[in-house]
Amino acid sequence: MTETAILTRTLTRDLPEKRGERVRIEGWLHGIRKFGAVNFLILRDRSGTVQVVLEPEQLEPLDGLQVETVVGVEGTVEEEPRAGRGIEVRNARVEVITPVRDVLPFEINKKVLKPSLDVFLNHAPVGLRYAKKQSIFRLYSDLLAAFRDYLLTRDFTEIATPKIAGAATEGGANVFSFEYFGKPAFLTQSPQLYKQIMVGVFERVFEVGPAFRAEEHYTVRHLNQYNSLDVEMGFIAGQEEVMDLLIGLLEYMINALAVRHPEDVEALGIALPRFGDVPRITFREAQRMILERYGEDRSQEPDLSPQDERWIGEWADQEFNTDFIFVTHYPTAKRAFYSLPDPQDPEYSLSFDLIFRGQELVSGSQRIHNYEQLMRVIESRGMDPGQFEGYLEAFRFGMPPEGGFAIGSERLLMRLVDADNIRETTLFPRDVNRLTP
RNA sequence: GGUCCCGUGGUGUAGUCUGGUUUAACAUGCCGCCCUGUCAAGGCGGAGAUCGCCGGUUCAAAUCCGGUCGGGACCGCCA
Repeated sequence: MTETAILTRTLTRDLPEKRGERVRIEGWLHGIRKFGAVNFLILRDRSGTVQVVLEPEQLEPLDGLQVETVVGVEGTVEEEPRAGRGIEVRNARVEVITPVRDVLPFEINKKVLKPSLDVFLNHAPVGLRYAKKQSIFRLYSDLLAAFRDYLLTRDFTEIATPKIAGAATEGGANVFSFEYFGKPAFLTQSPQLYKQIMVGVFERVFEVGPAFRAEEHYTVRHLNQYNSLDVEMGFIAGQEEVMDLLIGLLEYMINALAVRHPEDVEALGIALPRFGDVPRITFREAQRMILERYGEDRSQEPDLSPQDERWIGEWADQEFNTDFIFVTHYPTAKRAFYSLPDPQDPEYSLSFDLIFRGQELVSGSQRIHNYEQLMRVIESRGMDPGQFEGYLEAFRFGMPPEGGFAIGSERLLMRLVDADNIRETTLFPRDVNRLTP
């Protein structure tokens, strides 16, 4: 055995370049197969796994220990066609760094993950170590990084706005309230008002941050805390410009996955979405299409139902060969107060939703930027202007025509990996019944 | 908030409709033994579940009924 003085750690992914060399690897005991005279240990680190061949006496440090024990291994990298990756580590010596004596609540080193979603989430701290779960959340990191890249290179400024507020921002009752030094306070349901204020400072801003909704929704696509990808931009010619930016942004984000972690895209069997020329239809046109194609009369409905969205998605898929479709011009009364009514037809607003594979993914609009118009709308909706002082001040002192949108990041990931439930693409989901872990 | 489904060893399921040879089965995991090339290893053996909980019907309940707690799906609402 040739022994070097001190070996620094090598990641398993770099081992093929170290053939014939003595190396030290560190990671988790992913699995072990004992044959008596020859034994195989699978070591996992952040970059992957590798097989280590152990003599019987080298198993002793692992007596009584379970998988997920943290180990250090010193050995020689050898070419070996019989090993999965063509190499393995031999003449190895094992050192236990952190012993594990408890048995895992479920197996995380098999091809398929067996536990139900509920059981998985109860044990997410170890369940997330499962390879495909790692893949999902590595890709999530790529989405966020690409979101930032794209916007920063287009002169947007990243902002971080407060999540504690003294007023229930957008007028809804669906906010979490709590006591803040003896005063009532709320968790913000979106950064909407702050990002608009910041258009008055930087013209173009974006934020990645949590949004809180106190809705008791029991669905596969809602969370009570989700990570919102917010964008807001000033000096726009119209909402079309905002929609163009959104499509360019999403294309960039999704392409980034295949560039940064193609192996994860492959492991998850992700079908990268088709963009094509993303169709744009108005809310009323969508309802007419549903009547003609699916025979359901929705003309009296002020909003789209989940079934409507599935139909619209199917129509876009079959008629336009795309996974995306914009629905624009929603009834003004159904949108938030800051949405700009269409000057040609104020019953409808310059607003849009982007439907991705039959599910609402993004909501946006051109905003009211005129102070007097904003005041009239707030008063006509019975809202108290006193609750919006800071917001209104920004408009009182000059705001350009502006618009923006918010992407539900967990939903984007959910549809990308074709998960049945948004909780599968959220690390530690918060829903009506789940507050831990 | 409304409607509908489901709770069986650590995990995933079968058994429930049609109550009784069920000592509650199978797979995986765990423990022990065997095996020099596994890679979802294999073979043999073992431990592990009073069938979510409470009550009722019955000679007899995992199985039927009621309640309760937990989970899931759809709708409403949204991202």
